[in-house]
Amino acid sequence: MALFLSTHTNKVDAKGRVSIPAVFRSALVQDAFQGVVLIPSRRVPALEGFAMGMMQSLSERFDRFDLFSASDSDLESMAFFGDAVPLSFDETGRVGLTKELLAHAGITENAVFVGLGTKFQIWEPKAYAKRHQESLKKMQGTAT
Amino acid sequence: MALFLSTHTNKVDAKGRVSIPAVFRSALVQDAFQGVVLIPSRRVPALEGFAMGMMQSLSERFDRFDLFSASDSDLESMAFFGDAVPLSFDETGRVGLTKELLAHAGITENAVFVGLGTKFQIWEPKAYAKRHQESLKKMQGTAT
DNA sequence: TGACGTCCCATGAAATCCCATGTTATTCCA
DNA sequence: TGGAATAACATGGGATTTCATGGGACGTCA
Repeated sequence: MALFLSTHTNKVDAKGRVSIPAVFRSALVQDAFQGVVLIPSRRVPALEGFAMGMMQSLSERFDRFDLFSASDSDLESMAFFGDAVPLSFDETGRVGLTKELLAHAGITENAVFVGLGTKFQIWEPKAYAKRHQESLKKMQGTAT
Repeated sequence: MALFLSTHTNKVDAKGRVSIPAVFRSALVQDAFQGVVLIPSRRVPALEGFAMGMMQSLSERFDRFDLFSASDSDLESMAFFGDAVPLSFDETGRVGLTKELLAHAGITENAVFVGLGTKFQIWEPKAYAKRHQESLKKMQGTAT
């Protein structure tokens, strides 16, 4: 599977539309669904992007615990599947971010796409800059 | 199979009618039956929605169990299939919830549809908010 | 006949599609 | 290797369609 690498900044227009970087797009489209799944991160004010195929394999794992057992699988899948938003690309490769997604990440005019290997994140530029500084500090002294 | 993802809130009118979110609708209509199967959840005050095709595969799963175990599966399946309510869409994609269904979930004016992968749930808004909080708590520290 | 459920039509808001354009990256040829 | 031609990409705005929702008409069952 193709990886999400490097960082891109794109504009968010008045309608909430934003271009998914072309290199990410080609990594996202593995199956029938021409789009991306975005989930508000529970740890940071950012969005996380996955391919639909990733969601399906997760779903299969959940289904192996059957639907009738007294497990908490419902509780777990609610935060994951319930908060996930599937967004299809338009002809030019854009998606329309919902108000909830925009609000969660504090995004207004610009959005930073950060590749993280098998997934990627979307940040508000200032929040990302701050976060990036912190992570550089942590890495000080480490070999590249 | 298409997954049920994300969360939608729709109104329930005086007649008990409610629009099934269009994205769920398209995931529901795989076979001949133009509708959805709703079942009162036995563990929470909510309704669970399945595609008719899913009911069939569940039924097969029950049958296989019966061959090997003299368990309570008859009782379980009776409670499950016996309480299931198949509802067809009208021309605009709505279904009419029965009084029993409304009462079980405590739904009056609004209904929250929550995607859980292969199924979805319908909640009364306040009850959902509470449940959602629990779910987030449970997932604390998990990735994403 | 009265309550209830189903069918049909109307409407406003919101999401999606479609076309146009500037800018950047890439190719191709001399 | 320069430099022009071409393609890919991001972006803007308008037009169109979809979707959710409300209300009325009709039929039916008790």
